[in-house]
Amino acid sequence: MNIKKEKPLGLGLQVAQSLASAILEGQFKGGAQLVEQELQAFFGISRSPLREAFRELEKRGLVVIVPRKGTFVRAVTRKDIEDNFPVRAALEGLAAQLAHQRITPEELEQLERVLENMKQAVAERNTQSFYEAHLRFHEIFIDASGNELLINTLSSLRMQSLWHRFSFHYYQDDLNRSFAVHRRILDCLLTRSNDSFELRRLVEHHINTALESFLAYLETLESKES
Amino acid sequence: MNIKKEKPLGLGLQVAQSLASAILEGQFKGGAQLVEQELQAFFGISRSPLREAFRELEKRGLVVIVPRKGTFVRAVTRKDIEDNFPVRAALEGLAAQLAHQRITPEELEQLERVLENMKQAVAERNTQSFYEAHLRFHEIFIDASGNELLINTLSSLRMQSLWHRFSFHYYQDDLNRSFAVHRRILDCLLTRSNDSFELRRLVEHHINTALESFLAYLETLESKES
DNA sequence: TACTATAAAATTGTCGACAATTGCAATATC
DNA sequence: GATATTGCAATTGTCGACAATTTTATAGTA
Repeated sequence: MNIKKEKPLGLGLQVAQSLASAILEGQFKGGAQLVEQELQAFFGISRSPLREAFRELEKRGLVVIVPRKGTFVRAVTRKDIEDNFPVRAALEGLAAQLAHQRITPEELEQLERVLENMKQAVAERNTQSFYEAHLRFHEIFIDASGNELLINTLSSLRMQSLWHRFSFHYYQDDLNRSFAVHRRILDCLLTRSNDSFELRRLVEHHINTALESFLAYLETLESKES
Repeated sequence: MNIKKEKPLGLGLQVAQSLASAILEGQFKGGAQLVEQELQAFFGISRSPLREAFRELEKRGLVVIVPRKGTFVRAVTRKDIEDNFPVRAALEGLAAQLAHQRITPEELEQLERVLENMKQAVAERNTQSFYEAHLRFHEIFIDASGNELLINTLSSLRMQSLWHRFSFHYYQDDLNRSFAVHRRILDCLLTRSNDSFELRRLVEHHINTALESFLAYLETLESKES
């Protein structure tokens, strides 16, 4: 059998995927209700798979289902952000530490390449591509940790970032600093003789610092809006 | 209105609750399929709420839903356990550190009381009540962290422990040591002048140590079975 | 016997209809 | 005029039937 095996994947999950993209792109206002009838008509499907899609979205933290009330796109509060970063910091720190012992030469090479992309993005002042490379960098060493639970949990936490669409803005001021930090992280990973706890602290501190930058960025936004 | 307000809570969630208990109590073999027709008949409900219950259970990590195949109770592998503890350790460590700054006198008092229960359980050699108090102890300082995401994530990770029904066995040998550790944790929380990182390391190390005890306990089980 | 093709049974996926609940507006009451 | 009540519309919850898929059993062939 050389015929490619198509995976049916169920209507529910397809719709969930579609809705997830829409939400991430900000096509729904925070707190807006997802009315079944409307979406049912829009996607041309029945209620069963649609409700299944809602459950899927809730699992990913993109919506909140209130019994007998409805499904609402999650409105991200400032506290959500303040709560998110420290948890991610702790987990990515752990991931880095675990990766320090298990990472393969191939993965190290991937990191080198991605870091090269980041360098180039800095030179071009291309925040968008820097942001994407930055995401990829973290993804690689998280996967290298080999801890499935950790990988899944972090995937959820990073996905849950409805505010991703903002994220790449606040890097503008310190692309250079961010690049330097990731250079250090990779250096730490390269020398296996190093103290893995130092690497962990480095990653953790990096993310917690990002929170401060991000909050500062939010401040400027809020002051402009008023 | 003095009439107590009953919350309807939907059939799906009720069934989910019921099934969750059944699974945690080990009434299903690991990897067993949850057939819709059977459960439908057993609970006397339709498929819609039952499928909703399945989604809920998947969210809690108790079952795995495979499209076009069915819903299966999650079979816990050794790697699942080895992956779980480090993640919990990192997060509970963080929780303790955060709690160190925010914990209230009332919560500290609660911890004292629970610790007293643990002490009594040690004296009575009552592993069951020791185990319950132990769970409560962790729950209290996790809640005291004030980080909603952290609280929810940890709740899921601790719930996910299908192996809870085993857990209280492996404490038998070192009830005293476990009690002493928790005494130290509480002491750390009591003195706000302390270094919160030490507290964090303490909690983290406590849980990672528990993994080793637990794995050793599993070894004895496996050797007995053969 | 071993293997393949076919048919039947079991199981999940999807659908549309009806029931229950909630939100809201019009109405009544003081 | 403010508040409570009633009724209607919108929305979610539940149901049983049918369709699609997977699994199992059967029969056929080398």
